[in-house]
Amino acid sequence: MSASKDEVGKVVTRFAPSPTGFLHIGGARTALFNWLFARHHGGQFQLRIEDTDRARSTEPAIAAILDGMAWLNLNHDGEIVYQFSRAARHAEVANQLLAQGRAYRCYATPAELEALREAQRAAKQPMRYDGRWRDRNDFPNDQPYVIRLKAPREGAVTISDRVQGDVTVNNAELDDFVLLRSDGTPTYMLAVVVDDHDMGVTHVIRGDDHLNNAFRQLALIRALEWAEPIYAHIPLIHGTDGAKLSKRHGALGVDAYRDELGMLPEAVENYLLRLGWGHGDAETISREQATAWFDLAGVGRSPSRFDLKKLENLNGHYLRAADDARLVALIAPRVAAALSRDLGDVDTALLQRTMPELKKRASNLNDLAATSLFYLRTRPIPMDESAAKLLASATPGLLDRARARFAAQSDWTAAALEQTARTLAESEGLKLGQVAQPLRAAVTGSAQSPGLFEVLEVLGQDEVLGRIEDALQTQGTTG
RNA sequence: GGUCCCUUCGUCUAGCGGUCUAGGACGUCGCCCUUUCACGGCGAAAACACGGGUUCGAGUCCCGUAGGGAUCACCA
Repeated sequence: MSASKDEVGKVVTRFAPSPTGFLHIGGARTALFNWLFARHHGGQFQLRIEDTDRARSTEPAIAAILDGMAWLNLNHDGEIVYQFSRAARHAEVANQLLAQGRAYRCYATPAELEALREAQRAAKQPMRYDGRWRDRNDFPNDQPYVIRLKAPREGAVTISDRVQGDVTVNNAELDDFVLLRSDGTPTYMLAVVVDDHDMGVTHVIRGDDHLNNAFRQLALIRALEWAEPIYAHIPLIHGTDGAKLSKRHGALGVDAYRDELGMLPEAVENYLLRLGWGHGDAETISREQATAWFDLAGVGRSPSRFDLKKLENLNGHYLRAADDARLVALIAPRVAAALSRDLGDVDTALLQRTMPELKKRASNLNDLAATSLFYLRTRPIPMDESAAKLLASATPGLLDRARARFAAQSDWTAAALEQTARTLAESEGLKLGQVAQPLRAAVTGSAQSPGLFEVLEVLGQDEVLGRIEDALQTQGTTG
């Protein structure tokens, strides 16, 4: 133990996903915590792809994980370690243990073991391997076998988990788990321990679904007489209903948060950070602050539920803070799709001028894109029901007189336009709203929009006059 | 079923024996701002799972109950 409890030596953390699907939100948080912890201590954050399950591991899944981490800007140090490529080393370690008598060959067949488990289940006994080959020497040379760890049967192991506290399990609860399969490939338990050791991992921060595994891994580490890492098992994220996050409960890949929900990576990061971790009353936390503040002691011990509303709120916050040009680049493809135009035909210069007003009222990129559409549409723009109603109930002739005044307008700025509208309202004996709403309907096709005069300014005189003209036509035909 | 873990407003959380008539945030509701919608501001309702202890004193420590979760493969 170090002199001070805050004293942490060289730190190496790692994120070790198995590439059997997308990078889900829970995995992203695990990666984030590992990244933050490493950066906080000026250490290393490594990435290991656990692809030993050849049947389930896929290239697209690896790509999705890397893509998700890149999006969240979780850069790793050093080369990516592909676990499968280290199979020979894993086997070497297993055989070393075998030679040392700390592991043994087990010739029990899968069917035999299944029968054993079935019997235990029926007898309501704990289901564990019974050690039937632990002390035998009569090996049938031509039969396949697995190598199992000769785990201690007496005593107990306690893990001083940095999140869960001291957790103790009796060795009697653990069995002699398999290290090397009959085909010579390593099990997860072996591979993790060997790789973490070889990679110099000092802190194992992962989901608490691995807490039980930690006891077995520790038994293996001790058999190997290797240094023990510090463990931190963080609680899992649950769905809104409290059940484990599954595909049916919104367990989307981070790509879905980006593409389908229109989230910004910094919002997702901030949300994930606050899910299960807190620092006083701090809510919106920059990466710099998070790096300075992050500690394992701040991680809670109970599972937390995923709340999309809060994520959206945070996203709105970061949207408002985001650079306009960046937002334009993000929504342009969505706008092009909605308008059935080529990306090159989207007026990004115009789009950029709409951002200051629009980003104040959006909580995701989809909304941002959707609300920008009316600016870009070609005349005549569609009217929704409430807009049509506003036009129909407007003071007769008002729009036409407004058009005339705007046509004569020389200073086309929001402030000057507002003055014009106020003057018009006064001469009509109307409140500003009674003038502004019909105008809004005519110009935006909707009863809701950003500040009318900002809209007029952005649209420009010609377009505004044209749109009012179109509305007058509509009024003429329907009324 | 065995083992392990967890339990503060609907949700995320602050709280690390007295400063808690329990704080913040999201959400909800109300008011203000206002040309609409937002943004912003102000305010309200809203929680220590239950029962025993320990203690002068418990949201904070211990035990039990209930509820929730994790895990028990030649998957990872």
